[in-house]
Formats: sequence, structure tokens, C-alpha cells
Amino acid sequence: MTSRASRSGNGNPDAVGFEQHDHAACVRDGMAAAEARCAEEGLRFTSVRRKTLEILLQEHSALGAYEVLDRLREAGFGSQPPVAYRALEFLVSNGFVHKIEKLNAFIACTNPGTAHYPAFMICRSCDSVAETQSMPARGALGDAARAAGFLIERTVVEAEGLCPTCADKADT
Amino acid sequence: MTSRASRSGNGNPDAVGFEQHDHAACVRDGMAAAEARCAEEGLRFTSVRRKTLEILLQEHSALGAYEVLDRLREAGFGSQPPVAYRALEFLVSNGFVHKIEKLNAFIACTNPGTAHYPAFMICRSCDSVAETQSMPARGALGDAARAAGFLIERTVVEAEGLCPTCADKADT
DNA sequence: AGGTGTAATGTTATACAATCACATGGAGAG
DNA sequence: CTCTCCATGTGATTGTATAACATTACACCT
Repeated sequence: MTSRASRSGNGNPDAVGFEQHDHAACVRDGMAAAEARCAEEGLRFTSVRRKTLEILLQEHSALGAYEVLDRLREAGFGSQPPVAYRALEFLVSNGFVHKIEKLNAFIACTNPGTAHYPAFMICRSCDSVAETQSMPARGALGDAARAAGFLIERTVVEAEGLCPTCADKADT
Repeated sequence: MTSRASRSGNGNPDAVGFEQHDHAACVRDGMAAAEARCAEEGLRFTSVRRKTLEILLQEHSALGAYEVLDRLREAGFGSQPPVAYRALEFLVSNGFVHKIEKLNAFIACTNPGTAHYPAFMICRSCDSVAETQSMPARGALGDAARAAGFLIERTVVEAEGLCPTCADKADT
């Protein structure tokens, strides 16, 4: 429905919330946090799952399942779709990774460990993605849900538009 | 990632916002509203597009593109994917139909004509979908966007959970 | 009426996303 | 040690969405 540029390596690899950051550190921290949580809760943080999270932390932008699969294959893991999908499902359901529904793509969580309702800002020009929080209970959606008697369990909140950098470019 | 029951005919066909309503009237009104808007804005409300909207208004729940395509074929239209996708794109981009990203499915807008940021409540048990409004400017996402300098153009806001009916059943 | 530009449609093929079904193997519990 | 469960691997299939290109329908002008 919308045109889609190749996703790999897109966007500013240094954009978390569209800001600079110490990338090596955030990969390390992300892995450490997952490691800790898995140990704590008795989850099996196997090598495929570990590698998958590492790939997403490295890339630091949304990757399609098949791009993840490519990188897994290169790393010597299985080459069939379920290999990637199973690892992704594990990571998503434990909050280490989020799925961007609008892009059918996955991105590493920027603050794992904290239970939260994630929200995303997606730049339609450079495909960079920034994670933030939403508060469904507050706001119009929460009001509607209460009024209707609807029980919110999970939310998908994604804003599409222009990141600061691309907005500036467009202004000229 | 999530199991998916067959979507056609699912849910309570009388659930708009999970409430009863006069279905025949709402199909009629939906078609009339689209008709009016298209005339007004010089859009071509062709027979495929008309039929597609009618299908979605009739069903009154989210339909996958290929289910729409099946019904179009039965009605004597082309049978190839682009037939459905093009009609859906027209309807979506003009606000007569919304896409539910979480379901990869399409649903007729319940209040066309009004410019709005739609939001949806999706029952994971009966697959019924209710449309409501969101206000991105207000709320946590709006705050984050302003802080980051992100320009919101469109939003995807979808809550997954239990509709009143299914929540009651689950309580027993 | 005939010509022209544009939008819509039809058709074929293919890319991308996700799941099913089944076989194998290793880690942990008893 | 063995049994069981869970994770992994593989092949095949289904579902979703577009690309690319030929053709047709329609509006507008002359």
C-alpha cells in the first residue's frame, strides 16, 4: 500500500529517539539486561535467541523477519523461516524485541526489563524508528475502552511521519 | 505469531462499538456518505470500489484482502490480487475504509466524512472490532513527538483485549 | 466523430511474511 | 541412565502485497 525501500542499513544507525548515543554500549547493555532477566525467570536464552537479539541490537532499526533470517544463516544457524520466527516470538513475548506492525518488522527494545506499553515514531522518509511510551489508560482510547467495557491487554501505537532530520530537509 | 481463526463471519455481526444497531441502515448510510464525498471531491467511485465498500459494510468486521477478493470474484469482477488491493487502497486513502495492521485486514469506517485519527479495539476472542477516536496531539505519544521534533502524519492505534461480551464469559 | 491524455483495470509473475507438519537432538528432572 | 520436554532444523505450503506491463474506459478538446 505504501512504497517500501530496502530496510537493511536504512536510517541513521545512531538514531535512538533520533539522537546520538554510544552504540557499542547499548548493544552490551541490551544483551546484559536480557541475560539477567532470563536467568532470573528461568528462561532459556539459547544461542539462536541470543544471536537474534544481538542482530537487532546491532542494526538498531527495524528488520524484516527474512533479513534476520539471512543474518542468522550467515552466522551458521538454520535457514528456514521458522528459525527466525521462533526466536523472534520468544524475544517479543518476553519484551526484548517489539514488532512494528506497520512495517512487518522487528526492533530491539530500548529499555528492556521495564514493563511498558511501547509506542513508536516511524519516519516515512528515512525509515528510522524511535521507541517511546504510551499510556492507554489515559487519553481518548482509554476513555473509549472504559465506556465500552473493553479490557485492554496489549496495544499497538505507531505514529508515521517525519523525523526531525528529514523534516528539516523538507523545509528547504 | 498469533493464532488466527478464519475471519469471515466471525464475531458478532451486529457489533459496532460492541453494540446493537440497524445494520441495513448503516450499510445504506455508509454507501450514501461515500457517494456524496466522491461526488463532492470529484473522486471516481467506480463499480469495483463501490462493490468493495459494500462488501466491507455488509460484513461489518475485518476482512483480509483475499477474502474481499473472493467476494469480488463471485460478484463477477477480476480475480487477481491487484483488483482487491487497488480498490482497498482507494478506499483507505480516502478514509472510507481502515486497515487494521494487527490483523492485516480491512474494515469499513463507521463515521466517514469526518477527518479523524481512528483507533480500534480488537477482541482477541471473537475477533470483533470497534472503531473509536484517538488524539495523538494529546497524550504521552504527542508529548514524546513534540519533545523529539517528530512530525506526526498518520497514526496506528490498536488495542487488543477482550470485548464486554467475551470478558463476561471469561469471568464465569 | 475523431484524437489525445489520463486514470482504471486486467493479467502474469514474483517478492515478502507467516505457518504447518514432522524429524532430530540435547538439557534437565527423576 | 533414561525419559521427557523443549528447542532446533528442514521442507513445503499458505497468506499478504507489489512489480511490471498490456489494455481498456473515460473526459476533454478540436
